[in-house]
Amino acid sequence: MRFGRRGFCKAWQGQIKDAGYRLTIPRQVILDVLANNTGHLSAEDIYLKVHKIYPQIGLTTIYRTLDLLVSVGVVLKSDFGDGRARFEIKIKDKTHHHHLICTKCSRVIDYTDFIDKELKLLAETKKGLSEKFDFEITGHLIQFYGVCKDCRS
Amino acid sequence: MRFGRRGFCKAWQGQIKDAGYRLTIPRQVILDVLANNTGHLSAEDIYLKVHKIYPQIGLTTIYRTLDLLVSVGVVLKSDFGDGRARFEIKIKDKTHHHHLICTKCSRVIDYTDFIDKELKLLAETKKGLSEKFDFEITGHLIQFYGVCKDCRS
DNA sequence: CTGGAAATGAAAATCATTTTCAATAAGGGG
DNA sequence: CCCCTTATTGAAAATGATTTTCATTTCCAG
Repeated sequence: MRFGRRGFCKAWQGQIKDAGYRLTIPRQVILDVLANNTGHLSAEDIYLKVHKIYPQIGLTTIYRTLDLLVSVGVVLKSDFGDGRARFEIKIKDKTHHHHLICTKCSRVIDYTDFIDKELKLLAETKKGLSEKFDFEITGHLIQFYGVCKDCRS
Repeated sequence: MRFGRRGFCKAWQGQIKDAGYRLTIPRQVILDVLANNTGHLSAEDIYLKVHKIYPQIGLTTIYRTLDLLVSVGVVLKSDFGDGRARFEIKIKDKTHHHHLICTKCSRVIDYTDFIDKELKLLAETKKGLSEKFDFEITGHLIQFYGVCKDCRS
């Protein structure tokens, strides 16, 4: 088992243990795969990659572990509208970003441009909405959809 | 069959015919149900309501008709993250709005507050993103998630 | 080392949505 | 106003992602 981003892995493993969960082989391998594939992976993508390293893995464990990692805050789960969830590990220091999604090929681009303005507006809106509607706002979603260069040619 | 919002219905029916589709009974009933229930209905919600008026309806027809209405631009389809799509009819003159979603009870509030600022920012961002990434941007999504008053008490 | 709780994996279940296909209905042309 | 072609419908089966069940295995605290 080759661990990339070893420094981060330690921290992530700590988060799992701190939350009272056991640090099992499947969890380590899944974490390793996520750490070394910064794209937006589906559960099946992750299954296939983990399977190469640890063939006895079950798809069920992938789903269960991803849930766990999301609940612990190590992984971000996104829905790009193509009927399957996508997962990406939260890398410390990586700027908060939003997604630009190609509706033809499902390619996803992380963008951080304009993020400051977006976040400022979101903060204001969040405040206004929670006061007006008496909501405890816990999150937001901003995504842009379109057709990428390749899919137009 | 009782048609509310009759004036609108005519226009909507026109959009269906203009697009080259037949104006069938099931389509009229579904349109009627959507016109008289301005909430955010799931396919099953719509099925149950249509069924009361037109019991021979099939769920398949609900799905197919909703697809059609979305493609013609009469209906807006949304995903609030609870595993089922929601549909609302587009009412002329109704201001563009975004959604505030309770993650406990799935209640959805349409809000128009701050919408102008949001839309202004979205327009700028859209321009910037499409230039930078060579994307033809066709849509966006903004949603806020939280816990409503009732679900907190 | 070892016992008991937590985690795993295979298989079956779920659930929204889609597909298939034979039967039915809309509406333009005669 | 009727007929014919073609779009539309509905029942049932299929799909595909995710979840549940349950017997087995693994972790790790004592």
